[in-house]
Amino acid sequence: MARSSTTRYAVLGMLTLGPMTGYALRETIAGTIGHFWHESFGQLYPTLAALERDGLVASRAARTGRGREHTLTPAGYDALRTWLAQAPATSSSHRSELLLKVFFGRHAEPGTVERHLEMHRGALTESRAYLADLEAQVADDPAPDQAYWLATVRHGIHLTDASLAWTSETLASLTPETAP
Amino acid sequence: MARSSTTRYAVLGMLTLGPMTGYALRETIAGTIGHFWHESFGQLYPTLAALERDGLVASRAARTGRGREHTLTPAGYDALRTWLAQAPATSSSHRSELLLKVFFGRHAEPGTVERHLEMHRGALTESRAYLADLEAQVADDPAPDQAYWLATVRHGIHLTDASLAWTSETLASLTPETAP
DNA sequence: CACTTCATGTAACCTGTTACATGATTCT
DNA sequence: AGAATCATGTAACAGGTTACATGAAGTG
Repeated sequence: MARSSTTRYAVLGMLTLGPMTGYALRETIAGTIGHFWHESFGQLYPTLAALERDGLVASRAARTGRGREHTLTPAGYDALRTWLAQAPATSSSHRSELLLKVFFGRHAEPGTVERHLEMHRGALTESRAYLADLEAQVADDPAPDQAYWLATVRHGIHLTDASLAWTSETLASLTPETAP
Repeated sequence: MARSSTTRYAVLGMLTLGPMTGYALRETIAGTIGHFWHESFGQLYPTLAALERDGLVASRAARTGRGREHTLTPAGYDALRTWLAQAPATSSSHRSELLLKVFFGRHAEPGTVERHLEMHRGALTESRAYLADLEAQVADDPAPDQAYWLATVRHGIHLTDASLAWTSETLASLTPETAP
C-alpha cells in the first residue's frame, strides 16, 4: 500500500500552490501539467494517505465543508526540495505504438499507415491549439512560477510542432509521387 | 501468465525479419527500434511462450545448435496484419520527470534546473549522434522496409532536435541577462 | 582453463489503470 | 425532485522491471 516514486513528488509539488482536496488536486494537475503528467484517483488517494502517514502532508476537513483539505508540511517541502535537487531518472520506456505500426507498415494494407498518420496529425493539431491557449494564459499571469511554467508549455509546443513536421514529411515520402 | 498487448505485436513484427531466438530478438529490437521501443527478457520469454501456445509463433531447436528458433506462423502474420490495421491507442501517460522538476523549479536551489537541463542536453546530443548513424545506415540499405524504417528514425531526429532547441531556449530564458 | 557471450527462464515486486461502490452538496 | 458535480476510497488486474538462477558454447 506504500505507493512511492514520482507520484509522491508531483503531489507534494502541487500542494505548494495551496491546500487542496484530492479531487481538486487532480483537477489542478490536469489544468497545469496535464500535457506531460497524469494522475488517476486510484493512485492519488492512496498516495495522499501514504504522504500523510509519513508526515509530509497534513489534512483536515476543508473550510468549504466538503472533503479533506491537504496541506504540505515543512517536512513535505523539504522532501520536495531534496527530490528536486536529484537528477531526473534518465528514462525511459518511450514506447510508441504509432511508430511500431509505421516500422512494420510494409505488411499493412496500402494506405493504412497514411491513415494512422493523418489521425495522429489531427490529434497533434488539437493538442497544438490547447498548448497555444495555455501558453497565452501562463504568459498573462505574472506568477512567481511563470518562467518555469512557461518552459514546460514551450516544451510541449516544440515537440508538437516537430511531430507535426515529421508527420507531413513522412506522408509526403510514403506517397509515391504521381506525375501530372 | 498470459502476457498480451503491444509486446506481442512487437515480437510478431520482428519475426517478419526471419526466425530468431529470444535472445536475438531482443538484440534486433535494440538495434532497429531501440530508439522508441524496449523489451526486457522477463517480458520477452513469457510472451514468446504465450504466442506459441496461441499458434502465432512456432519454435524448434536452432540450426546453429544454440537456443530455440522462433518462426512467425501464417496465423501470426494474420494477427500482425489485423493489429496493423487498427488505429494505435491514443496514448499515453507521457510522464516526464524532467518537466516536473522544471515546473517546480522555483523551489529548488538556484542553478539546479539549469544543471538538469545541461545533463538533458548531453543525453540528447548523444542520442542525436546515434540517430544520425542509424539514419545513414538505413539509407544505405535498400531493404523493402527502407522507407518505413527511415520514417521512424526521422521521427527520432525531429524530436531530438526539437528537444535540443527547447533546452537552449529554456536555459537562455532562465538565466538572467547580465549586462557586460 | 578462465572469461565472455549466447541463451532461457522464474519470482518478486512496483506502478499504475479500471471498475466498482458510495455518498454529500449544489444547481436547475 | 432529479441531475450534475464534488468527493473518497477499494479491489482486481495488467503490464512491465529487476534480480535471481542456471548453464552451454565459443574465445583468448
